[in-house]
Amino acid sequence: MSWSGHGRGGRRGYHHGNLREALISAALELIARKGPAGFTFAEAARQAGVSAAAPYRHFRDRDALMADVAQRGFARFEARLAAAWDEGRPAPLPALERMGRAYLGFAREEPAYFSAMFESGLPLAEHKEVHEAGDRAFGVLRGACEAMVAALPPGAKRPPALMVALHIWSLSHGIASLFARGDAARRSLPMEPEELLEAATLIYLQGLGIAGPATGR
Amino acid sequence: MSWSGHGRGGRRGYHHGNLREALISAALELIARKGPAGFTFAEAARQAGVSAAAPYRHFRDRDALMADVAQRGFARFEARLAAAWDEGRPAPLPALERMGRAYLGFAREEPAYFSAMFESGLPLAEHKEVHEAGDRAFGVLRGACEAMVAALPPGAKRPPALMVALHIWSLSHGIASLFARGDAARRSLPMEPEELLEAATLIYLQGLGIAGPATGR
DNA sequence: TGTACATCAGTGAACGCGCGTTCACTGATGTAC
DNA sequence: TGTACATCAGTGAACGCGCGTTCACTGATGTAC
Repeated sequence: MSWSGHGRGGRRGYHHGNLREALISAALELIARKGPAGFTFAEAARQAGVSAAAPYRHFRDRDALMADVAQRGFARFEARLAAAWDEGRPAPLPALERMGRAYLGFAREEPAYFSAMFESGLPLAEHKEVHEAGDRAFGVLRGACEAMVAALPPGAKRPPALMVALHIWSLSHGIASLFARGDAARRSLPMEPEELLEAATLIYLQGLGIAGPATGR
Repeated sequence: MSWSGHGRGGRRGYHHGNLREALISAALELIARKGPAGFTFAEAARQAGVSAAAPYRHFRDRDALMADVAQRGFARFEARLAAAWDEGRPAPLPALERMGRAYLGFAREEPAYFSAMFESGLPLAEHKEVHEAGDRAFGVLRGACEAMVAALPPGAKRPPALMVALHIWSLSHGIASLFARGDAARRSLPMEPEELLEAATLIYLQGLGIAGPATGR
């Protein structure tokens, strides 16, 4: 709503000028407030200050909008993970920790995107763009694990990077969706989710022989 | 639907005789087919072969039914985890592996319960019974970790059992909800989810110094 | 064993509501000349 | 620089639909005597 000085919804005449974006914002706001189920096409239109028929100019139906939100969510997620990883600087381990924090941060700060991505019930098979956007985000984590494995000293035994990436993804995702999510379904925890994840990651890497008992901070 | 030889819905006259149960079955079936959002009070009634007003004799509203389903789900989940753990027989490690498999099996075979429990968006703060049922289920895992830690040789250093339980819960939950779930949102994986979980658990326990490199199978 | 009665789990009609979707339309915008 | 026109993003009225919820009611069941 920052592109113009007009009232609610930001109309600037007969043509909205930015309806597609406004509908996405409205969807995010509704999902954040009422969950993925509590967003309707009609209410998104109302919130954008537009008639109920207008959204059909931009999205085939409700699901198409939801898929668009999920896809954008994955793109933002990917960017955030990549920024946190920062090509493994200054060293793979702390960069990986940073990426774990980014995962939890995303779930906490962007609950609407998070649930559109993971809990909207969109059948992935029918939404290739969403599926692929998700794969690209996972690719960042996978790349990080490959770099980490590649950086091991020559003599060390090398665990399969894909497996490591899947393990860390699952762990992060479990903690994010149980304890770090930014909505009412969050469970309480006697510590920060970030600490829980960091401890688990270190123990796991230690089990792989990658991190020594004294590593980390 | 096994308690009587009548047609669809199993009516046996003016009184249904088992409406409460029939509504819960209908809810499960609808959730399994269309996700937690795609179940309505009205359709559950229709499926039970009863008028739209009848459910109000048994549940205050839609959410009350959903909460009941979630609570039952947690109770079944708890029972299944406890049976798998079997008090740690014959030894904590294989029993823990069994429990991990039970977690994934539940997500796969009872997708409706699973999503009612974890993805229905019920605010836990407003549904104490659900929250407590969830805590009891987690209690099984926690008890298992306590037993496992207690069984360590006297000299070994003992990790905090609660932390271990939270780590294993998160890991199992992440794998279950990403890869093992029994509905259309499942992501594909180049291996069995069970293998992924077992490998992760072993590596993790190794990192804790509990399982040796040669342990497991 | 039979009858009267209380209780309770259902009915079905009615209501208001919001959603999704279609339709012919119209106002705004940009562009060719 | 002005005008004619094509294009496009909106309108608003209309439709059918299913949901949630209330209401006075009625049929079935169990039990006291």
